[in-house]
Amino acid sequence: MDHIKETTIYDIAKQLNISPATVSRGLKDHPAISGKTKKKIKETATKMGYRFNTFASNLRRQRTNTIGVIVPRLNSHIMSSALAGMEKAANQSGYNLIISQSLESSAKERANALTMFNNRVDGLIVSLSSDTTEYDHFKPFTDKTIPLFFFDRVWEDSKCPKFVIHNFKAAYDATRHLIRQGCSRITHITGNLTCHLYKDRLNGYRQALLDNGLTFHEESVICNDLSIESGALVAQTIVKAPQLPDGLFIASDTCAVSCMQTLKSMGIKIPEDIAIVGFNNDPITRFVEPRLTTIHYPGDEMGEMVAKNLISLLNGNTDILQATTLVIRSELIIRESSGIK
Amino acid sequence: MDHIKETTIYDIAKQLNISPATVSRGLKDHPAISGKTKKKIKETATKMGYRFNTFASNLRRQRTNTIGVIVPRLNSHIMSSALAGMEKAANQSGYNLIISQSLESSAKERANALTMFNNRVDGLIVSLSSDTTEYDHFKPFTDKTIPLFFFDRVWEDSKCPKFVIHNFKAAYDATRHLIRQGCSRITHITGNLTCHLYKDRLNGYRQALLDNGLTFHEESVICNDLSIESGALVAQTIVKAPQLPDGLFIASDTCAVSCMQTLKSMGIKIPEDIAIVGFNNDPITRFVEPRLTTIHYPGDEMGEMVAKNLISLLNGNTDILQATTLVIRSELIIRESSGIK
DNA sequence: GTGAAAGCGCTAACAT
DNA sequence: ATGTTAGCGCTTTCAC
Repeated sequence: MDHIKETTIYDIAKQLNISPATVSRGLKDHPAISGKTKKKIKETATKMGYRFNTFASNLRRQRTNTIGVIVPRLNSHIMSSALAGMEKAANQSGYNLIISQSLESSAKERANALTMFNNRVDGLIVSLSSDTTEYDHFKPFTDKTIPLFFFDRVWEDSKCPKFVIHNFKAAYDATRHLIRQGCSRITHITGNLTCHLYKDRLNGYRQALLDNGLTFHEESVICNDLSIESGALVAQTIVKAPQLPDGLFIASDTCAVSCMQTLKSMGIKIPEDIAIVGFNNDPITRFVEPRLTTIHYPGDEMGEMVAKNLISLLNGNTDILQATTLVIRSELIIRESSGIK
Repeated sequence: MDHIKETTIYDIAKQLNISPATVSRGLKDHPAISGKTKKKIKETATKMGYRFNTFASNLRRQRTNTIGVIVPRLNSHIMSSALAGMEKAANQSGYNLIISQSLESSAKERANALTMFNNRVDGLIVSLSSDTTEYDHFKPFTDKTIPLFFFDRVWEDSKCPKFVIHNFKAAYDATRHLIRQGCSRITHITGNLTCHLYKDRLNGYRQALLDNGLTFHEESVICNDLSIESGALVAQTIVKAPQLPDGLFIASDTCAVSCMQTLKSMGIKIPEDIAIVGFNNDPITRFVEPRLTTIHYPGDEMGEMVAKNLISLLNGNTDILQATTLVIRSELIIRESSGIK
C-alpha cells in the first residue's frame, strides 16, 4: 500500500553509532548487552517508530511462531469454544493462530492445508471435515515432521496426537440411559458415517441396544447433516412412520433441539411420547423445554489442551506428550427431555 | 524443529539449468514464460518437494496477504458468525486471517493490536472490547495508513470505516414494540455503558419511552456483563423490587433467555406478567418457550462485507468503499415472548 | 560488550 | 522469453 520507509535496526544503529547486531541484541534483551546500551536502543526504537519485522526474523530463523488451525466450521458451539481455548493458550505463549474452515468440504480442507503449509506454520491443528477419507494433503506435514495434531474429528490411522472424547462410550451411555428410562424403539440420528465420530457413536448406540436385549434395525438410523433444518425434517419423517419411536438419540444438540420443537408442535409429548438425548451440551440445551439431556464435553479445555501440548512440543519439551491419543472426559447430563416416563 | 534443507527456487533453477527468476515467474504463471518451461518448472518443483516461502516473498514484497482480526470473544453467536463470514471472503481472495480475542479487556486488546502490527497485517478488523475508552493502540495503524476497519463495536470518533447496525433505532423499535404490547414499566438490561453499542441502545430505549408518554427512570436500567449467569441474577433482583416490571428489553439474547427461564421458574408468566425482548437473534431464541422476540442482524454477512471491502481496498479498488459508516439492516423479529397481553 | 558480514529465499527492475 | 543482480531486515557466527 503505502511506501513510507520503515525504520529498521540499521537506522537505529546509525542513529546511535553502534552496529545493527547490537541493536538486534539489545531489543531482545540479550544478556551480553549492557543495561545502558539496551535502554538507549529501546528508547531510540520507540522514538523512531521502529517495528519489529516478523518476516525477516522468520526468514532468518526458519520458524514462524504461528500455528495453523483447520476446523469444519467456526460457528458451532464446540468449535468456537475450542478455538477460544486455543487462542488463549497460543496468546500466552507468543504464538499466533491462523484459522480456516473447511465448511465440511474435503476439497476446501485440502486447499487450506496447502496454504498452511506454504505459510510454514510451526504446527497444524485439525478437526476433519466429515467427508474426508483421504489424508495425503497432510503428507507434506508428516514428511517434514511438522507437528500435526488432531482433535474431535481425527485421522484415526495416523500416528499424530489425537484429542478426542470416547464417542463410543458416550453414545453407549446415552442409549443405555434411554433404555433404562423405558425406551425400546430408539432411533439414532447422526452425521456422515464416513466420519469416525459418527461411526463410533453409531456403534455405541448399537452395542447398548444389543447389550440390553434390543434388536438393532438399520432403518432406525437416520443420517443427515445434523443442521437445524434437518432436525425439523427428521421430525416430519418420524411421525409418518408406521410406528413412532419412543426414544431419539441425536448426535448434535442443535439438530436435536430443532427436532424436538417440531415434534412438540405436532402434538407429540417430550419425554412422555418420545424421550430425547442430544450431544455437545450446547448452551441451548439448558433453555429449551423440556431441557435437553445431552453429552457434555469441554470444548474450550480441549482446545487449550491441544494448543498447549503442541506449543510445548514446539518448544522442545517432548516429554509432555506421552500418549498419542488423549481421551477427554465426557459425561451424560440428564435433564427432563429424557425424564421418567 | 527439523533442519532438513528446504528446496528453493535456486535448487529448481540449477536442476533445470535456468535462472531463479524464470523459476519464480514460472511458478506464478507469468505470461512471459513459455508453456513448456512452465510445465517443466512446475513438475520439477513438485518432484523436489518445493514449497513456496511466504516470508521471503512477504519480506521482499512488503506485503503479507494477512488480515488481523480482534474480537471481544470468539465464541458468541454474532462473533463466530462474523468470523465465519470473514474467513469465507478472505479465503476466496487468497488472504489469511490472524484472529485474536480481547476477552473484554482493553489491555489485552492493546497487546493484541501490537502483535498484529508487528506481524505487519495488511489490514486490521476490530470489534472493540466493551471497556475500551482510549484508542492510541490503533495509532500505529493510522499513522502508517494501514487500513483499520471496525465493526459492531466501533471506534466512533475515528475516520475508519465502520460497519454497524442502527443500535438506537433497533432499541427504539424494540421498546416501542413492548409499549404497544401494553407495557408501561419496562426495565432495560444492558452492558457496559462506556461502549457506544450499549449507550445507543439505552438512548433508543429512553427515547421510545419519552415519545410514548412514559417516564424514564434511572433505576429501570440495569448494567451487567450480559452473561447467562447475570441473566439469572437479574431475574432474582427484579422479583424483589417493590413493583414488578411488565416488560424487559435485554441487550443480549443469551442473557435474556437465562433471565426468562429464571423468571418462569419463579412462577412468573411470560409474556402475561412480563414481556421480554432480546437482541442478536441467537439460534437459541427460536427454541425457548415462549420463543424470544429479538433484534436480528446478519453477523456472517456483516463479517463478509467488512472483509470484502477491506480486501478490495487492499487490492487498490479504493472506489468501492464510499461511506465511512455502513449501517447494516437490522430488524425486530416478533415472537411469543412479547405476545399480545 | 560490541562489530562485521554472510545469508535466509524471493522478487522486480533492468538487461539481453 | 529468459537472465543478472541487488536488495527486503533480521540473526548469528566469529572476531576483537
